[in-house]
Amino acid sequence: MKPVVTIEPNWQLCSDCAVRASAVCSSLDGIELREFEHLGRRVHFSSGETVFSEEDITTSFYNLVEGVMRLYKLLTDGRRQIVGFALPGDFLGMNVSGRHNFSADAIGAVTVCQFAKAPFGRFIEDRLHLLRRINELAIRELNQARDHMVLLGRRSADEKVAAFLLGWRERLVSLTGASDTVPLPMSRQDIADYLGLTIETVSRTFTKLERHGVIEIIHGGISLLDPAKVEALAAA
Amino acid sequence: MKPVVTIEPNWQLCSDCAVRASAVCSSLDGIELREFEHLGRRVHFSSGETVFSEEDITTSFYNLVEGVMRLYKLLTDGRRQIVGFALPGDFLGMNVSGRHNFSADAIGAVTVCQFAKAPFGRFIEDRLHLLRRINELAIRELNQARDHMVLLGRRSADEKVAAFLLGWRERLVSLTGASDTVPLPMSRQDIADYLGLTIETVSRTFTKLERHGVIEIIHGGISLLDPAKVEALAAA
DNA sequence: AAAGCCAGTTGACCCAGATCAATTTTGGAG
DNA sequence: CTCCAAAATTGATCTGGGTCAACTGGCTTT
Repeated sequence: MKPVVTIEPNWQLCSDCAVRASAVCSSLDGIELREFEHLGRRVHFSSGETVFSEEDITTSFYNLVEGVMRLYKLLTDGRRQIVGFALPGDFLGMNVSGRHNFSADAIGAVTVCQFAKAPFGRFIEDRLHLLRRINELAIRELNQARDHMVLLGRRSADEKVAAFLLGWRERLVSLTGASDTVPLPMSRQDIADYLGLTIETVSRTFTKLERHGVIEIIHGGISLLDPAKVEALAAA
Repeated sequence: MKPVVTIEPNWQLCSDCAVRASAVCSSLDGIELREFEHLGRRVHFSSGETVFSEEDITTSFYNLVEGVMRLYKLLTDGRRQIVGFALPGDFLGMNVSGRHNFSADAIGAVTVCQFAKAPFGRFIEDRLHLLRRINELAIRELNQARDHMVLLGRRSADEKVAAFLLGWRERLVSLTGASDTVPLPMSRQDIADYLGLTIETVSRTFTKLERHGVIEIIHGGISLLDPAKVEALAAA
């Protein structure tokens, strides 16, 4: 997959940014935002392109502005675990070792706001509120990661799939509003690698749920016909 | 398990603290440390006691000073996932919701340095270096959490056990020095709940490794007879 | 030292989900 | 539209690890 990276003229303004309110930048005031604008540059990636890879030296941080990304780790023999899906507003790339600790690629077209590591580090340096915001995002992610450990270690295939649908729907609420129609831009393989299952099991589980009238498999997603039933299956 | 909490007279000094160099407090200078001393109070817990529970309103943060703790989440039907083991120097209790997102109890006798949430929050308020340190710890933990997701979702029982032994040994290096003798203060059930296995599978796997001359099961732990073999089994 | 009690081990059997193997459906490209 | 390739579904079979059950070996208690 060749990286066809388009760099736009940097006329994009933070104040017009779609993720202004939810992203790291929500902690910045008007004056700071001006300065911040010059730090980031908008970069586009097309479907399937890799934004950064595990073990790469970290040269940039990324703020996802548009689209969906899969974050994953690979074992040497090719087994893959997707550790999360990123949505607009998510901040990616923070680490303590100087190297990325997972890979990230675009699911469909993606726009990110890219920050070179050093200037971003300098900008953050004495801005307590921005650091606090980043810390808050890290803690929130840590919490999600722990929830996902429970899913991976202690839930059945049915529970995993049901929990995934609900969790994904929930994450979309703040972006597209609440709805029983859940778009699934990622492939079945992606879902399988996120849930610690095989593609066949994911497919069979969807089909089973549909046969039971709990969901309907639609183009590019699923529709929750009986959300209460799905919640019961997820067995929180 | 009734909480027999002993509160010592607060003559304990941070400067004498065993975890002074590795814990959050490593970011504090001499003057700050004096003030910090008055914020925390040493509390002891005996084996099996719960320090805090998931969903409890967070009133305190904890710095583990001595002993080992298990951090876990429960499903309503009693299934348990241990999301981590805490060792001296680990900082526990940070969250964004105001409630703990996992439970923590003592494995063997434990000493913690307990900080009331509000004063600690005030102390942190304008101390960039302390916040940075906390952020660093959170990011490090997030990284660990992601590694553990790979283990839970994509590794076989043998790989899980081998990776656990190596990972645990590695964590002990900074505390007790490098050694092929790995103490395991936690029960087989704890190990199983950490690895997403049953107690029987953990036991069988240990026995198998011993039969193959890779490890030796000793009282209170295991000994790595062939560390290279264990590493090969872990299949990084 | 006997009794009781857990934690751990071991064995026999089973099943959820993996694997292997075809189809079928979908989405582009020409 | 037709053709092709990738994604998804479905079926048949297998197996790693779970479940159930018995046993063992330390500790504690008396």
